[in-house]
Amino acid sequence: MEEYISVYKCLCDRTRLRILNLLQQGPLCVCHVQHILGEPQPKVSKQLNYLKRHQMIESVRNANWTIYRLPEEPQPLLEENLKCLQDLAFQKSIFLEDLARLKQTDTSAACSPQEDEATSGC
Amino acid sequence: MEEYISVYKCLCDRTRLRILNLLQQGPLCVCHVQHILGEPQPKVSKQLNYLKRHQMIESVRNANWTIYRLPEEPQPLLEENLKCLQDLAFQKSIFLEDLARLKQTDTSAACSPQEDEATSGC
DNA sequence: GTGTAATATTCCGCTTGGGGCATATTCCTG
DNA sequence: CAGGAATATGCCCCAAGCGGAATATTACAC
Repeated sequence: MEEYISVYKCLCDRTRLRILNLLQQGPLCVCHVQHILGEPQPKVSKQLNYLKRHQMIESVRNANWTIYRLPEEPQPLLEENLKCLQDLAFQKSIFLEDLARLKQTDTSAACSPQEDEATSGC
Repeated sequence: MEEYISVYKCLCDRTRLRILNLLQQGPLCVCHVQHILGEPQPKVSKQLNYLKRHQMIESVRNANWTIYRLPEEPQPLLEENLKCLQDLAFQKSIFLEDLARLKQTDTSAACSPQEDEATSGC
């Protein structure tokens, strides 16, 4: 039960919703999220940490960067709601704008833990 | 956006989840909810009011009783999540226990606004 | 009117959480 | 080692929200 409440607590903040929307497209490091959302770094970092603390997302340290991502098998209730948000909310300009900025962002740099990090990033 | 956040805020409390679970079965007055949940009256009343303030449920005054119910067309996101909870959470004993107590409760008394209230209730 | 059941509200103490800001930590480079 | 980039954390203030207890309100019966 508290498990579900935890999911809903993660979903009831604007910044966290925007972050989850982005992470559905793939892993991201903090500075990319920060850049796309246009929010201060501590704010982004704290909300990412909040999501991780509640086990909605995972993180991997890659050199200077911390890459956050949705786990391979997300919380079922979380997954269901991310789907819902795609259906219901993707008309919402804020989500679309974030995704547009995401596309303009070169995420191949540091945000793929398995890749060669020779090409610098952020 | 804030519309969705509102839904999630309503869903991230144990008492409210239990209440919504019950109201899916039909309208209920405060004292029935109170009895089924085994929670103090002010607590139940406040959470019902919270849900109403956020437009997740409606209320009708029927003589001495206030009957709360889900609207005919609930918030789509709310509806989706209530479905999810049926699928995912109805194994959770607390929900099942509540429903069992609901079945043992005579809700025909005051909790049907359109009915004859000659037969007393609660 | 009084009394009573059902419900709503107020007050208080406590915890959670969000944001801004400054600072600390981590990791790499040279 | 020093320096710098990326990230994390701590502190502060403030608002929201939960619970318990007492009290207020509403509506009906008599």
